[in-house]
Amino acid sequence: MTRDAAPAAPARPLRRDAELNRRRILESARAVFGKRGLEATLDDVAHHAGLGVGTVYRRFPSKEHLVEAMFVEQLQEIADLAEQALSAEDPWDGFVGFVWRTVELHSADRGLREIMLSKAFGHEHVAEVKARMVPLITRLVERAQESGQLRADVVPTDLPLIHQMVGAAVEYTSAVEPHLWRRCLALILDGLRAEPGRATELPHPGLDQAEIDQAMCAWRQPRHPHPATPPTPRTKQ
Amino acid sequence: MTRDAAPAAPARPLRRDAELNRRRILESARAVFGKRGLEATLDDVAHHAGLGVGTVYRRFPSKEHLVEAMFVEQLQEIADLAEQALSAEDPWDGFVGFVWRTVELHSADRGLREIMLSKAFGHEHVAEVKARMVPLITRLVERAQESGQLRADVVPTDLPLIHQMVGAAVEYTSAVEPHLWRRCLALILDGLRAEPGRATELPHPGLDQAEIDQAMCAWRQPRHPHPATPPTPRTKQ
DNA sequence: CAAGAACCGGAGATGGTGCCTCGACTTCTT
DNA sequence: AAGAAGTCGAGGCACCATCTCCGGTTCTTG
Repeated sequence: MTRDAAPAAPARPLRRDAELNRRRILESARAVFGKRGLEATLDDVAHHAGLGVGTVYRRFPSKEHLVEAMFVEQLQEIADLAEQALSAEDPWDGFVGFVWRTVELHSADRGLREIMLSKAFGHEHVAEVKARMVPLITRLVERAQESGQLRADVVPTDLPLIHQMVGAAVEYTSAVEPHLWRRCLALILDGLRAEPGRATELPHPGLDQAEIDQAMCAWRQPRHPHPATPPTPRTKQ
Repeated sequence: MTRDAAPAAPARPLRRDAELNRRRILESARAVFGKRGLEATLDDVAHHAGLGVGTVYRRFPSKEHLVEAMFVEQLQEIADLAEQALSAEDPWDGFVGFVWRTVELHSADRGLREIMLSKAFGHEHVAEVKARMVPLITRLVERAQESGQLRADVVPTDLPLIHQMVGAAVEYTSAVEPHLWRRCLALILDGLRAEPGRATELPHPGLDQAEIDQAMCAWRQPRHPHPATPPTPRTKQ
């Protein structure tokens, strides 16, 4: 799809150093937006890449454009995941596997989660890929229901809701126990079973009081100075 | 600062009009923080009350103090709820009833949710009440487990996590379908049952594609101008 | 090895926000 | 009627993010 509108007229290739920096920017954007979410600043991205802000703006007209450029590819991959899940032997496994893998991606990349669950970022490209996913997910749900394993009153739009809920758990606890989301997701998936064989053992121990306190301290802390994402070490400046 | 330290010496009662305004402020604060969360401005609260900002600051030294004053009472009530739940006949009903009622409160009052789930707002008073709740909730969980109805691998600190997750669903969808959280919570509660009798019918229909799109548009929208909470109509100025 | 096009850096212009103060003015109480 | 108490809201202050500008640097090409 990325046969980008520009009809194969790459105008003029970038100068070698510029091309390198372009890649550094994308790389840093992934790291920074992944950790801090889309609210991170282009200044942050630039600094993380060891570059000046001006350089970033020379390459990407605006933050939106950079975000768009970064995520289209990743969204495609998620759509591919859905397609693969559709051809899983067991419909329930396909469904659960898809949910599990996507949440895993979200847990590792806050920006990706925000792009997926909000229409407030990105442009047409992002919207297109998302549109592609709708029928896939619908089918995934139907298939699991037809096989009698997914409860019948679930609906495809419940999936973003689940992502939203588990994503909230990720944000709440990732500083304390980065894998706790597994516990939350397992719980929800148990609730999705049509005939709950019996509860599967939760895949991660719960928090103790000190840990939950720590999570509560970090949440919604009104702007403290950012810990300053360290610039990628660079042998040569 | 407020002479207060003096034990039972209310210094001097407020002037009649001042006392009235004080109540208006608290009232408006409840409305504004309830709808927009703790990020709302004292200017907003003042405007909603039909008063000047200065008036608010004359009565409450800072936003923090106002928040503290507002919520201590409500937190007490939640702790009371937990106490009552402990004396329910059926331990499972007690547990579920408590969760259900507290989430209901959170869904109606965003500020309350934020106070409950974060240590970043409020002072000692808030912390005290929360401390009171810990053993109650622990007991609530244990009791439901002892009766064999709540799965054994659940832990008291899972409760804030559940609140966090359902709260996220509330924020995501409240503009579209204010009661959708019931669906989400029911799902999770089904996952909490030790021996899932069978899935309870979900108490609220799922969203259709248009509705979820709408929710996605509203979420994380980077600062649009606030719809301006209308001031409470006031017969007499 | 020029020369000049392309690129880089980062201070700062711009436009925005939220918390809270201050002093001229109004209302209540005694 | 006097003065204590209360009110108002513009604006001070401090903060923040996006994006521009231009002197100086680096690459490429003939």
